[in-house]
Amino acid sequence: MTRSSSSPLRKAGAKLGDATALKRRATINDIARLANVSKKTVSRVINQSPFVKEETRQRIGEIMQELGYVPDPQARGLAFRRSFLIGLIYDNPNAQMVVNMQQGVLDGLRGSGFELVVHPCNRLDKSFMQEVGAFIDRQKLYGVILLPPVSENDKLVELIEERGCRYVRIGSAVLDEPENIVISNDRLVTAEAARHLVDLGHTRIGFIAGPPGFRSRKEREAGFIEGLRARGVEVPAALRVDGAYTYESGVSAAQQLLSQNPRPTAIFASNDEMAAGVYHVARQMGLSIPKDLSVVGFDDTPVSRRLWPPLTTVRWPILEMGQAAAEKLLRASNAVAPTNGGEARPFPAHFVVRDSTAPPL
Amino acid sequence: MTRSSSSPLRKAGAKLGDATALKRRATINDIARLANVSKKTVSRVINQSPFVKEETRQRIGEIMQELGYVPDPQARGLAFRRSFLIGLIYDNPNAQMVVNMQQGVLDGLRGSGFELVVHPCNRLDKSFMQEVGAFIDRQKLYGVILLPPVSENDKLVELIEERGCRYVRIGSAVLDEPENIVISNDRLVTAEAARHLVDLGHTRIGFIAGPPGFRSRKEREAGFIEGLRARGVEVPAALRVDGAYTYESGVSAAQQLLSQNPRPTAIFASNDEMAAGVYHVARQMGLSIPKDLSVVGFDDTPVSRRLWPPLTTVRWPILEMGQAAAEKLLRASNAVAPTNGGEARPFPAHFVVRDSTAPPL
DNA sequence: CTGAAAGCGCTTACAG
DNA sequence: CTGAAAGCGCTTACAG
Repeated sequence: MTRSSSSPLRKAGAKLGDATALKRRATINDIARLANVSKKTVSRVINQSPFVKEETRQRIGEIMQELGYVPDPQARGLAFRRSFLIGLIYDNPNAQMVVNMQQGVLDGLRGSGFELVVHPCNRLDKSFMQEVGAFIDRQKLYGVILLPPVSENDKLVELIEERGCRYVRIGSAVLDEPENIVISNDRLVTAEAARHLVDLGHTRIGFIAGPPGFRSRKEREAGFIEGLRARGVEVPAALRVDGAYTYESGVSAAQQLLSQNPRPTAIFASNDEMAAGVYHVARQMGLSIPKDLSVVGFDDTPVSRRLWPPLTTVRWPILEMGQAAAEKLLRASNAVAPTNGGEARPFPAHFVVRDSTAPPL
Repeated sequence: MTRSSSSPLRKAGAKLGDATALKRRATINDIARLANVSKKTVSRVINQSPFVKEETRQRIGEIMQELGYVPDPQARGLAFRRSFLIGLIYDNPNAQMVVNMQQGVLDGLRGSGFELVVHPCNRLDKSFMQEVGAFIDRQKLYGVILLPPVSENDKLVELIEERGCRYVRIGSAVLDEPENIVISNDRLVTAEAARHLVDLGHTRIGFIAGPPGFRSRKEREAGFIEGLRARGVEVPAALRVDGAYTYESGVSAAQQLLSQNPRPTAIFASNDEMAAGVYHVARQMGLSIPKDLSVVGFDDTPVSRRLWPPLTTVRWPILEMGQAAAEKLLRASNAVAPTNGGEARPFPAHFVVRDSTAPPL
């Protein structure tokens, strides 16, 4: 509790040499005074303006360093009419995926001076759009990162753009300009998973889709069908069931699939949570995985290794995608060196074979 | 993209009746002008000062409503020298617990105008304290919420207080003033779990502790020992193993415990992740749960129901605790009605019996 | 109960 | 390449 009164501080500030003894945080005025320049010039250094003599920049930089000066984001924000906050907007049924993504985004933001404000929302709520808009306005967000399925909502994106807010969408397919999207190759890798099952000898294969409205549902379904077709296998309508990317929905989908006669000998679930539901039902029915039933998931969330036997699944490079999204957002801000900004090369997901798949009996 | 030039806006603003047609966000000046008062009076209304005539307050309130006026948090923050941001500071090995807590905190913050900035950190890093301090200073945080084990670091809390930053600690024991802590009754409920095992007939019981340095480790260990003693059972040192609250640490602890002869017939793991590790080892050794081995976890994270058989565990009221922490933080801010602010009544954790416990063979 | 002045720490628009 | 003035949208300290 070393809160001194302000007058001694003023005095300390007045004696230039003592400025490092300031008890309060240094401001742009302190730096300007010590460097014998106007605050505007200091401002130019802060904002990396090219119109500052190199020597002046040097001198100012050193003084900043010495005082540990960091510009006040709040004051900058007020003057810029834009904050230094990034919003993470999501409505995702899979908690693990949200944390991982969040972690990746934070990695990408580290050291940039931007902070991450988390904003879960309910995309089915009738005031959803308005609520997100109010959030952006109120905080004058610098930018937002949209997780699927919210990232697939074109109307929402329109509303974000109208507000002059930058954004990056994370998704399973190219649904925007390269600088605004980070994608994975769901389709390709799901096809690989499908071929894996056929190559093991499966032909009666169940498919649990993601919920309608998710682009990833579409991509994974298309990839899966493609992969099977490449091996001459079809999935009859009876073996295609909708899920909701939740454990519970995996349970009921599996019940539907496994009650059929003849039973499928393998099931592909469009994410790990639903695959966990399949495990549950298999156990209840006394089916052994992978002897009686092969199971493949998608995401490689931690649960995939907690299950027994460990789940064959697809590893989404979630951390990397989150990080890339953050970097894309910052690219325009000078906060980060502009590397390969404009690309939208998909991040490769990898098929991970573990112990839940084997030849059918 | 309806960005008009500024002069027409000015004109619209000048004609009082047209003010609702403002294309930019309304400011305190707009409200003051329309209400025929000074901005200071509007400010008093915003800050709920009692020194405003009721009629004046009414009139100003209506105008605010009509224009959809929301004070700019950035400008308020600059003037207040304190932002309207809450930091969530954590270094927790359990992702699921972090998300849940985050969700609870956001529930508690909803509608308050405060936003949540997430800040994972590494408590073992040598610049950890300094880094957190810089974060608080830079963002002039209104307050922070500390998750275990970071919440148990008294030196960190001291540093936070020095900065005039409010805080709430979430923990397993009373380690601060009631207004600064939200706790659960780990000790009591762990004792209950212990008695449950003895009552089933177990006497050779393994215990996997949390990592040294976590207060919850201590509480759960003490509770467990107490519970067993209440039934006249002791845990020999050989059956007490340290874990790290991670799946991997659960695996190695279980290997250590289950390789002993005679084997324990039951294992209590101090969290679900480690219990999942126990399941893994049991499977590998061909032990059936609960026939050959009873297992109890702690946390009731989603994985506890994904495991087979579903895990007997302790449900931590994480959402509720997160929400309570947020409300405690806001209480001093007038943003929320002051209910039972000063208490530190522990949030009751509940023992949940599922299918991983049974009498020993 | 209300207001005029100054200030929070920065940037923009303009001038040189 | 540099600076003086005005302003971002709010609050504090003071006065009445």
